[in-house]
Amino acid sequence: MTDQNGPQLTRIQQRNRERILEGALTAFSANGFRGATIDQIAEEAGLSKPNVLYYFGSKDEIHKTLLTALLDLWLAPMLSLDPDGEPLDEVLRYVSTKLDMSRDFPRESRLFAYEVLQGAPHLSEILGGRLRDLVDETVAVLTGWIDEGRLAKVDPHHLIFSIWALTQHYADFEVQVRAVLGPGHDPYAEAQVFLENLFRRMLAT
Amino acid sequence: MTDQNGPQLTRIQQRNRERILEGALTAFSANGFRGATIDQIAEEAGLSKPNVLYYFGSKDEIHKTLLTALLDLWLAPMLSLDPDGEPLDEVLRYVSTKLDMSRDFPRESRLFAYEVLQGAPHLSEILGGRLRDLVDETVAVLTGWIDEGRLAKVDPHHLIFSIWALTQHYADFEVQVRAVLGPGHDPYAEAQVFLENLFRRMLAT
DNA sequence: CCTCATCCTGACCATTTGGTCAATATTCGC
DNA sequence: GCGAATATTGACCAAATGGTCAGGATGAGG
Repeated sequence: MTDQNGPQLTRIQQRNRERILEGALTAFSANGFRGATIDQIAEEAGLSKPNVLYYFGSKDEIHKTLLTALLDLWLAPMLSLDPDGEPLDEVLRYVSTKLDMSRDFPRESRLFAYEVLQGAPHLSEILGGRLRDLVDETVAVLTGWIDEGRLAKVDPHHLIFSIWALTQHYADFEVQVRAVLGPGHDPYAEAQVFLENLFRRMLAT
Repeated sequence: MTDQNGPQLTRIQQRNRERILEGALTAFSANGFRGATIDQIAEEAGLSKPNVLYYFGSKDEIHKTLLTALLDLWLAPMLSLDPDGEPLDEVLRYVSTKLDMSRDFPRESRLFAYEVLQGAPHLSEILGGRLRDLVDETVAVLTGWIDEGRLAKVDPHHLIFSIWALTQHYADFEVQVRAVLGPGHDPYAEAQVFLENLFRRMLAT
């Protein structure tokens, strides 16, 4: 997953490509694709602008590489749904894991948020392809559980959407959440309690 | 609400300012602040670039004017919560209205999404000021209902966040929702059913 | 129809920004 | 230590973009 089948990378290539992607993640997630500049990425990475362009031919390529590299990380939690597990526990674990990811990887969350907001110019094939397949699988599992009467009757697609919306909201709109809550709150801890409660009530049979 | 206390606007001013804000809404909501150009706004508005700058001194000013002009529209549904109404009905109506707004005003939703994603550089005072006050009022109403046992015990702040997240998701991430669902779906109609069910189950005592 | 304020535009400017390139420095295999 | 491959950079370019301005067009009031 870490390296493609391409030619071997030297140590320096590996290190610098990593730095660039790390800097790009910071830059893109803070300002969106158009708002981030190669200079900014270069500074974050501790490299000169031409050197950044030496490793990635264009800003677009950096962005695309970053998105595809992070997609697996981002979708992994959904794959961990165990069809043989206890339905409610499985869903709650998914929700909890996804919320942890919002807390621990807010930049990744915002990166995808910007991309989708913009109409997903670099992800459109994936949205209707791999992502959709992945969702379909999950929907099949959920539908099975619902048909067995082990989960309340809810639209499984929208159940998935609701999990995404509710968990990613805390990363993508973090400034709003914190501003509205005011000081003295731990948004993620509170959200864990709230969301477990929410999904427990919604999905109980 | 439509006109400030400033000097009278001529008919032409009124018409052109409106066109510009309309064009800017399209441009900003599609590409974000940095991604939208004055040229683009001018074209949407059917005016020349210098003419746009004649009415609004800068791109920043257009953006700021647009945000503040739309804030009332955006927050209105929350104000319609009737403390004397039936709690569950009131909340469900709020959810439904908010979802309708996602369907009918997706550009507005995305405009705010971009702004908050970016750290709300033009809204920070409002988030921690007027918005927070508004939320506090609503929280007070919800808390009252909960204390009276007319609503399930849930964190009222996070209840509000969940309403925002779940409804705005359908506007902000519409491409994703449609790509995953595939053709032959009406996301908003399905969401209405799903969300009513969700909140009914979550909030029933 | 005249005048004045408002409205509009083409031409222009400075800055930013994505990207190139020749030249130099560094690393690596031997 | 040496030559080839790799890495790095300063200088530079063209396009895009936010914004200015002098002057011309157009509207409103008398």
